[in-house]
Amino acid sequence: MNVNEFLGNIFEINLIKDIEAHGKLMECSVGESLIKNGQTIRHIPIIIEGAVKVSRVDEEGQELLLYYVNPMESCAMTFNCCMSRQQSEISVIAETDVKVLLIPIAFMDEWMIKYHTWRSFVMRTIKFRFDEMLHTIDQVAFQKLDERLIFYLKEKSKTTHSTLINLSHQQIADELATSRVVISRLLKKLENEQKILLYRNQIKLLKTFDVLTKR
DNA sequence: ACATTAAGTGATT
DNA sequence: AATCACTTAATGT
Repeated sequence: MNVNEFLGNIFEINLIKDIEAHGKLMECSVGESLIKNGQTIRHIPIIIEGAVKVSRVDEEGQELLLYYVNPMESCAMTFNCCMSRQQSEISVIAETDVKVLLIPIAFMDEWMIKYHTWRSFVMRTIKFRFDEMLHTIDQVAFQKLDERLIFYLKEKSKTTHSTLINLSHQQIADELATSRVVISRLLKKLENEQKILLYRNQIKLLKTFDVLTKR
């Protein structure tokens, strides 16, 4: 895939030239860590292909999934970090094989003023995440774990382009920061409602699953 | 055949 | 919704 024509849809021509001159294209395979917790951020990542998982991790290694970053998006948290030149508060892991465009943060200030397409790109990704985070905060606050799980499975199938999800109950529990038993129970309930099929390390989403949603 | 790991379940808080 | 304790099922060696 041609990176330039990809960027051409959202950025102005001079900005693309600047990106060509200073950006670096990097490829990562599944499971690789792009940003570790506490690491100082030197680049803004823009996803070209694949998807990346952003999560919070506490001292005990307990993780909470924040969001996924899909192609043509960037990571709102890194904008935060680099504006204040802080360390990363999050960890980023390749969810699939990914192609990422890395922009050194030194250009942030300059480009924000110089290119309105850059400015609106940054604003758009921050707004998008902010709205999404509000949504998950709502879910957490009102303890709707079942809804969170359904939402999670949908996101999963969207990013993997498959209705067959290769995850153990334990892995899901870890991402949603709950216990395996709870996930097993909720999944069982969904299976009884004919929304999904359960296998070992696999979950099949049925057509009836699409219907469930309040988003 | 046996050990290991994933998933299911009742009871309790 | 979480935890415990235990069972059952699937998978690897």
